[in-house]
Amino acid sequence: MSEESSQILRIRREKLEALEARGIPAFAYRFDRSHRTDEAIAVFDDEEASEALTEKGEGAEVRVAGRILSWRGHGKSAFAHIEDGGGRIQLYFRLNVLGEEDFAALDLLDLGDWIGVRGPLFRTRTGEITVRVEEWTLLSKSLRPLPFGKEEVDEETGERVVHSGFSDQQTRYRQRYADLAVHPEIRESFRLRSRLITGLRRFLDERDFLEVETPILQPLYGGAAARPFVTHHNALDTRLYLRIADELYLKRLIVGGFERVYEIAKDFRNEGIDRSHNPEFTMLEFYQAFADYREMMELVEDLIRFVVEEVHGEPRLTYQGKPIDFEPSFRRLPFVEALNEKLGEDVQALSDADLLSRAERITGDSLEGENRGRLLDKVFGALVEPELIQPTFVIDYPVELSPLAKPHREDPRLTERFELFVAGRELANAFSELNDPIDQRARFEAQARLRAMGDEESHPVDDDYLRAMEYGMPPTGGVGIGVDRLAMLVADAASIRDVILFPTLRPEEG
RNA sequence: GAGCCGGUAGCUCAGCUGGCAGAGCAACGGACUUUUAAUCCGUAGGUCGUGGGUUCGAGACCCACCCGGCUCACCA
Repeated sequence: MSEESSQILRIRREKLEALEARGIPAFAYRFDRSHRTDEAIAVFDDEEASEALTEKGEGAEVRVAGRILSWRGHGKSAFAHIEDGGGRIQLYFRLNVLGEEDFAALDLLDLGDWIGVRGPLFRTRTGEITVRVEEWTLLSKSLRPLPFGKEEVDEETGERVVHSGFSDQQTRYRQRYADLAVHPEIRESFRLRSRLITGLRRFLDERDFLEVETPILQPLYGGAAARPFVTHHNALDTRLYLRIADELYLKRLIVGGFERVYEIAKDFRNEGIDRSHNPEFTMLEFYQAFADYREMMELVEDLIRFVVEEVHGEPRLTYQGKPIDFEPSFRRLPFVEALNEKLGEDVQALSDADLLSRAERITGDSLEGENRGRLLDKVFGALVEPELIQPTFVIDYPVELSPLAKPHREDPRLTERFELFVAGRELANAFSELNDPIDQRARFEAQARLRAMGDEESHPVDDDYLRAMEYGMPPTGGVGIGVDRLAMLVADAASIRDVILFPTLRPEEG
């Protein structure tokens, strides 16, 4: 059915015309509100408690405004609920209070309209605090019906039950405005996310980290293994990449003399989309001069504990039915030891061919042509990661996997690196940052060879970054934390799309 | 990329072995001055994802395609 012929849309337009014909503006400029709905309810509760109500049981006169959620007409009276940023409140309209003309014009209102009302508060026979409307003003006419479900409160559990709600996930993501408008709990999820990010900033600010902004448009991308988005600057006539990580610019700032820096910002990776990956996502990275990865591990423990407690009031939460405890210290699990234990032999002693055949057997994939590091990582991902439900630092990764990490001071085959896993998912990645420009160049060149062999995710050589290293970077610990994944934990969201307001979707037709 | 499931009214869904496209909510008209999933009476509303095919007849069966969800793979 075309939009033009939809009777549902046509009827609302006709009501708009009818309002205009009566001289009622459909789109107001402002409303002089005296209370949010929750404030109005608190005012009445106080008055009732201090016996300050009139003999008719009325409290203060309030002016409240909100979107009409429900309407129950009774001939010469009507009940409605409106909702604002503070919650909901019931309105009561009466013919003999409003007069014929004003009462009749209520017929031109719809669910979804924004109205403001003035009148005293009272408590209905059923006990609900309500505004006895003496005057109402249309603030904005809704010309398209919102997909409200019908709600009831379960007598036994006291829980809100929604009937025939808005549940098509694709439409909810596409029309997030409608999803938010009809689902208070979705608004609450995003409030949690905001509190989480505020908490991250507070923790770092209190420890003298400086918040900085580095380029999103970069002539060369790096700092992670991923395919980038490519764009073009017209005036410079040059290719630019959207960053895949903040890392290399933040470490340039450590070279410049800032001892502690952090950035919370979007990164972009031109890869698949699934429950834990969105092409643009929010990353926190922070770097601290004179620290190694061990010190950063302790800082990450404190940080995670702090923000979980900020959001939930305690350092524990339940994620998808699984209780998770963020009280330090988190378990430390060496990468190679974990693999050796699972496989019952020393993976580093295996020949390339043996490693390949074991990896293919374990993962069930054809892995011909993958390098040693990737093979180890695949096996680790298949055997160990899914079991890491409670917060666990996986430490000391093979050097092939970590081109930007310092070699392990006790075993040159490893690097001083950790990843934090929670609920079987990678949440953070960190290392003692490689500050030896000669070693760094050799690592880049090794990556370039992988690239020449067709590995599109290997790290490109960044000569400017090497120049910065040559000037001298102090020993530095660096951490990256996937903010969306942390938000998934605190909001108990199964999909990253549930913590991103406007997730990336295929464009709509037409 | 593979497998499974799905796309029918504004929303949520039903539609059997192929036989006049349905329900609830929302909407519209009417009754109702303390209701709250308000209630009661009545009305209207459809490119059944798209395109082919089979058939006297397709929402249903067959083929292709589009879109989505889930699982797996990919994403160190």
